[in-house]
Amino acid sequence: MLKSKCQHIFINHGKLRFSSASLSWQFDVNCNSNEPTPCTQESESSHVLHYDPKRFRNSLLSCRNLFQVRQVHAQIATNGAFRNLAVANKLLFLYVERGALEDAQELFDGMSKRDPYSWSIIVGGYAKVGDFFSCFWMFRELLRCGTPLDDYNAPIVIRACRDLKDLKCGRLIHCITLKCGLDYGQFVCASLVDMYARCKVIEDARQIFVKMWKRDLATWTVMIGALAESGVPVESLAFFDRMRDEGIVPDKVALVTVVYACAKLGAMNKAKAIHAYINGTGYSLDVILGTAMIDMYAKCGSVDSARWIFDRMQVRNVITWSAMIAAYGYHGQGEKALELFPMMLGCGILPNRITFVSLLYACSHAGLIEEGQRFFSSMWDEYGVTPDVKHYTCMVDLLGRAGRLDEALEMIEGMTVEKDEALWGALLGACRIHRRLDLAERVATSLHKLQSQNPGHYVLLSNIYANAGKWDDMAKIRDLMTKSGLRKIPGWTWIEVNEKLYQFGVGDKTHPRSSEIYKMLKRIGEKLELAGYLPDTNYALHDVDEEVKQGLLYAHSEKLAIAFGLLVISQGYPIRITKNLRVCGDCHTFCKFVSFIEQRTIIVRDAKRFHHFKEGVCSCRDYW
DNA sequence: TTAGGGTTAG
Repeated sequence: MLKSKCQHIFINHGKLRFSSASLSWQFDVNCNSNEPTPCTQESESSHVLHYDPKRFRNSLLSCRNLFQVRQVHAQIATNGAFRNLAVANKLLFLYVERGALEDAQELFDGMSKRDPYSWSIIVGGYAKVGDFFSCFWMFRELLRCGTPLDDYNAPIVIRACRDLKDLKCGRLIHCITLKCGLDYGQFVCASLVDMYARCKVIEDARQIFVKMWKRDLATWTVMIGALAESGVPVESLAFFDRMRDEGIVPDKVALVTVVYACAKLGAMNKAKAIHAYINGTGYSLDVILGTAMIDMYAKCGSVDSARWIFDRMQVRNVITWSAMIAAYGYHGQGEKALELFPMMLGCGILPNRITFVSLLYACSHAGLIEEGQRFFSSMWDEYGVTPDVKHYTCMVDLLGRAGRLDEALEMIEGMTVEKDEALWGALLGACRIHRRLDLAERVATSLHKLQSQNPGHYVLLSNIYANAGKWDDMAKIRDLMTKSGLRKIPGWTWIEVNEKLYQFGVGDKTHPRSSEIYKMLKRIGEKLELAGYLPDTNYALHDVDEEVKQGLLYAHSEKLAIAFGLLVISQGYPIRITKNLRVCGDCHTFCKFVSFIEQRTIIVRDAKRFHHFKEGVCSCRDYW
């Protein structure tokens, strides 16, 4: 299908015309030649004929630095060893390996013969140093010279497209590989899976992956990571199992990827199982695997297990420290996050921009306003880290949550870095908490100017109108969403029982034990009512009467998952649930009551943070 | 004489 699409879209009169974020090209599409690239520079007769290629190759192999490579190069030039392609390629490779692209290019231009390997070295050399313009330029030259594409040179440019996240260009290269008959090239396919996955076109990645005749460990790893990143971690972990079923033994990189998938999923039992599996492999906890495991345990709800790993790591880098700070932050333990910062500095590790995002986030979610302000002002003054829009967003969140909305607005208006949707979204969230309809409308105008495509912002605004009883305005927003083709993301809650995940939507009756779940919910509801719980109908945002609103709240996905947890998880064990959106205010109150009345610990992971409910109190101190 | 897959936030 892609072949015909490629011809239809890109190829015209034997020429290929193309432009994307990275490229603007026109060249002949006939690149099926099997002959090496013709001589483009000097004629062979111009060289001195007395030389010993073997001697020069050995000299090159013993070079320890760029200076020595240049010295041998000078000798070769004098003795004419360029006639030997292997020697010239080796020299080219050494220049590229040492990042001396100017020397490499000069040599390449002077080479009397080039084979596909020579081209691979120079094209790949530019890609390695991140000079993608030169990389694609040389790739275009490669095609123009009629060099055949193969399973080695094509993946280089496909990877460049991946790094640039240039899907349009990636599709073009894919088309060219098809025209060159590389449909089943092992490396080409693996790099295409990676490219499509990183460009978030997971279905295209999956299609190529499925059709591959041989899938090695690296290709499986790419696919497992891509599925996790694309929001389907359950499938990602299933792929990990399938890979092992096919007899492929994971290495450390694959383990890091599966740990990442588990972090995305947030399932504690799965995390423990993977940890046990890693222990069984005998791999040591190096800085990358250890950091991934800190993140996994934290995102599965156990910040203590994350700290346990952290304390046992031999080597920690800035990413490790930032991950641990972030973990404390989204578990609402801002003070502990802040304690780590001087410890990190004491170990000689300097913070980066992400460390500051984590610190500011931790301050914001623990109500540590002055501390947050101090970090914000010190990040440039003391550590040379320039605040970007993410840091400003944290500050707006920090001030906004504390009710200092006008200060937050002032900060936005005074900032010089480019404003984005998330920044205004943070202020809109604060308007929702503090019921500032006046400011919300102003924020909405800014979001509208940015042509926000985030349905969450529209929903937030419609909720603000609903809270104020402005049903007509709410309807207008919903109408605008419909016209813009934006849909509210449906809320889902997951609960893991015995390593199996159960998913609930609002009013869900698909679970086989649905009638028991609703009976449990009713029984709990009666107990809660006696204890003084009143459904907060502000969170049932529909223009209906109070009784109906209560009914809508009653069947929120969080409540259904908790009722199921009460049915199947023994007393003494925490009930852990994961919500894809922010937990609703009424469900938050419900959890507090249940934790008190049923004497159960409930741990909720929502889209922003964790809430630990115990004895009727939430770790977020109702500050979220 | 050629490769590729890994950690923190949003």
